[in-house]
Amino acid sequence: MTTPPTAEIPTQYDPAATEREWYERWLAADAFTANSARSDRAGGDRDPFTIVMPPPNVTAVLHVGHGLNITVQDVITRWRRMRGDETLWLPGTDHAGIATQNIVEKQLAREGRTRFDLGREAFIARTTEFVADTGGTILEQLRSIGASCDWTRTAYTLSSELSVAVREAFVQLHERGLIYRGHRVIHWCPRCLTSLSDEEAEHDEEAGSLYHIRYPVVGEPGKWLTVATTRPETMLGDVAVAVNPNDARYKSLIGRTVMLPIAQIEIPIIADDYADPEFGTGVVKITPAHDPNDFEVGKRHNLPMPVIMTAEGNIDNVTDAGERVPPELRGVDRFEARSRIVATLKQGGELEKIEPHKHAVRHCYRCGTVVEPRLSDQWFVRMRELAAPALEGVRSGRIRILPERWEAVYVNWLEGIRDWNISRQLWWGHRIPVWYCDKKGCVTVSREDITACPTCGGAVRQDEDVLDTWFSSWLWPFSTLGWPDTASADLKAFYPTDDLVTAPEILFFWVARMVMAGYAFMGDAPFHTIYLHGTVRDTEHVKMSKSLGNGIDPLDVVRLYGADALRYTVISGMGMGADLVLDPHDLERSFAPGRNFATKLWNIGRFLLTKVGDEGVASIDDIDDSRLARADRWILARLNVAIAECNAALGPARPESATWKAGELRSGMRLNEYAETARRFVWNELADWYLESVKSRIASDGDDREVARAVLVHAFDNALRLLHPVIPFITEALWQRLPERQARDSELLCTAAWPNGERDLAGSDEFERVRECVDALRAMRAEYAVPPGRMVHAVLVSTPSPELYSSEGALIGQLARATLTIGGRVDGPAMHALLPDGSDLVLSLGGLVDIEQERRKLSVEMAQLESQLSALRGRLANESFTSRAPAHIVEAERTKERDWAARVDGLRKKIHSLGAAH
RNA sequence: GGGCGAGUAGCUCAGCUGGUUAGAGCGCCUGCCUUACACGCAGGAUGUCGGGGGUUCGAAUCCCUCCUCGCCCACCA
Repeated sequence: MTTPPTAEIPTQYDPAATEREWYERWLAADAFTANSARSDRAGGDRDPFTIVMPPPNVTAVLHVGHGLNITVQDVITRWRRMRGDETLWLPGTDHAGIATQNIVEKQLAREGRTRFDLGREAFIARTTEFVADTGGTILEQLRSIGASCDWTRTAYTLSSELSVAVREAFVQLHERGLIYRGHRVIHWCPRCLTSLSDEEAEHDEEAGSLYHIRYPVVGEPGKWLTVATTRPETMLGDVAVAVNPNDARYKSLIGRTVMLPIAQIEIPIIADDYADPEFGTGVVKITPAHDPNDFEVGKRHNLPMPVIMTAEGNIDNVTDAGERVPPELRGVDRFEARSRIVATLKQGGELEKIEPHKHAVRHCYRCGTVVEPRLSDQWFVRMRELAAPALEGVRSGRIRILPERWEAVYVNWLEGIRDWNISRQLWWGHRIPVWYCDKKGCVTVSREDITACPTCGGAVRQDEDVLDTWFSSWLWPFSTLGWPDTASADLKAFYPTDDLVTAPEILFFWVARMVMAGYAFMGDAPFHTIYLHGTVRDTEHVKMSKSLGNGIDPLDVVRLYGADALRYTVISGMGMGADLVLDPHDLERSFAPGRNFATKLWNIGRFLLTKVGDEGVASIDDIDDSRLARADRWILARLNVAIAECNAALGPARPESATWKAGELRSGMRLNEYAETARRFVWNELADWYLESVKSRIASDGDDREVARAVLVHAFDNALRLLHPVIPFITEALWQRLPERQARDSELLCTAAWPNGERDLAGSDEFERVRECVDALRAMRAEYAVPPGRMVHAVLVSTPSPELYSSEGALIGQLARATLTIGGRVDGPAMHALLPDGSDLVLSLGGLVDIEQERRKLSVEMAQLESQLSALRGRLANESFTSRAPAHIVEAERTKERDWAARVDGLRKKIHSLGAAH
């Protein structure tokens, strides 16, 4: 690769062209492709570093939430790659069973058809085609924000490879007795026509009603039991009413019967602890097929379980219901049925009252429909045994969760874990590998498809259902690496992976289950850091989403300001675990931090490269300390500080030993601090001070110019390395233009080495004197509104370091537009400033100074300082402070006292001299 | 009902285990098109760190309490 002449650096940074060019060159160089042979777990000499990407839904299009998630992963990945790890960031997509099926069903609906019109095979073919056409666009989009994924390993949860893994997992769990067929009440979505897991049925607080309904006691005219229910439409499925056995009000009625209104069926009054005397009337109707609690009661009491609602949510006599549902209600939608039943009861005088009642109603997480508890047969995974090692993994520090507070949530969920319903009545997904033989009712669980019953040879049919999407994604950290082939090179080289970066919303759906699967199938945790980042919200703090129309399209941001601007903005704006607030109506303002910095960086590079020129540059190591200017020592020292702070903010990437120890458990992953540190170094130190101070040296001829060039290039080279993980494109483009030098260790910045600290340099803080002096002069100029073009004259009346100021006088003068004289005195109106090192700076201002104003100002300053000083002295006089506070704190306070006292003294003298001059 | 988090400058937030005079970005004010950058430069203003109490030599930071938001979990019909 050649270094283009610096003369060609465009004045305006063109993100589109630059980003396209460099992304392609990275790909061409295979910079993102991991090599399993180089992992030290596979005999290589590099630490492996692995992140598996949370697979976006295959039908998804990029939104700003992905932008955040992907950028975080990319920053870490690029950082580790530069650190020299064998780095694998594995991308992929999720087939997203319900979500994808819903989309295709909607397409069909527009054509006036349903999936049943097509039939299973044709529907799957159509969905496969749809996914092949439009699916995976999101992965393309990720490239435009710079994602450095290993695209050669792109995975898909419904690929043939992962299908093998899914079947293996199912069969293994079945063999271990952890998968079973259960007959019970589960969550059912009447719109998606499938069962859901507990996690997929989300609670939502709603203002509902509590209906008090009278059930007449049989044989006791005029006597009734009042039942309180929120769901009167299910009453046609009632098989009993229950009272608490200790409830004195109803004790005598236990064993009697009541007449179920509308259905006109006699049902028993039973005693069960489930009935809470405190709630409602203390009488609860028992509807075993339509409520999980009632189901348990029904089992305990051997009650019938009539199903009175269809899959679609219409009231009807479905199973064992006889004629319970009267003709006029058959086929009526459940909510319509509710109002009709309530009306009928009202008419019949059986409705005692309706109370407002706030309660949590479960909704389908995919379509929002109110979920219906429904009795059915489903496959379940027994979770308790799987949860134990996952709990231990976090408790022992094998896995850490950041931010820490989520650990309690994780632990709480696993401790109370319930069995996982994994069967879905869908067509899009991994079909359950279970075959039934009609002849003898044999059930066969098999890794291979079978055509005849292995037990009796009879004809078999496969279970109609598919597996929960999450049943394939919980295997993701190892299924993507070749499992169940335990000899797979990738599996050996890269498992366990390192970081899992995602949003807290899927902690239970996915993260905790991956941990369980990791232990269950691989015998080890799948990663050792779980990093849960915040959510992107609008200015009203509403989560951004396409459906709400408050989203930001990351590609718009990329088009407008470039990927680097997008990346820097989201990283710098996001504290650990904190939400990111952006204004979808003001992209200009929202992304100003990134855009401004990107432009600034480009301009720094443009200026620096133009001034430095194309000739080769000496290595900093070849320059003797004695040749370095104060500014050189300072910027090199600041670079050291920046490197150290970036390292502290980012790392450590992995625990020192097998588990995280107390000291390292919560360190690192503070990406915003990393970004801010790097920015501060580049903008506020390198550009604002070093670049300004080096201008004259670089314009000169001779030896010092070479020193300045070497330091400049070295500092900027390292700055670009520090910034590359968050701003990959601009840094790469500029780095490629740096002049030839020894330190160029790689063809590409993205694979170049992360900076190391520098040698320690003596006197690196002397340049601070220069900065303080310049600051003081600038402040005085501004205060007296000295026109920018006008030179001023300043005198250092007294200073402890005359050599320093005399050798840096020209530089100070240049930066502050002043001529500086060391020693001597100023006659006439003047302004004083006391520098932190005790130097007394006097600015001669001719007629510009208002003596009275100056004296007032100094007096106020002195009064403030004196009151602070007296407070400080009070503290120092306090024996509890001097004896209890740590020695270094006390010492610091003493130094401060001396310092302030001297300043007060200096101010007093100045005020006095002003008076004298007057 | 249980648990968790947040409340710091006009806005969005940093502030790690208590220790100089509480910070950044954006916005605002003043002055500058100083030949890298007006997406910039120089200077500046703005905070009883949600209220109250406590511990401490010292609290934005630890404890208690109250107020206001937000999130998660939950089989009281």
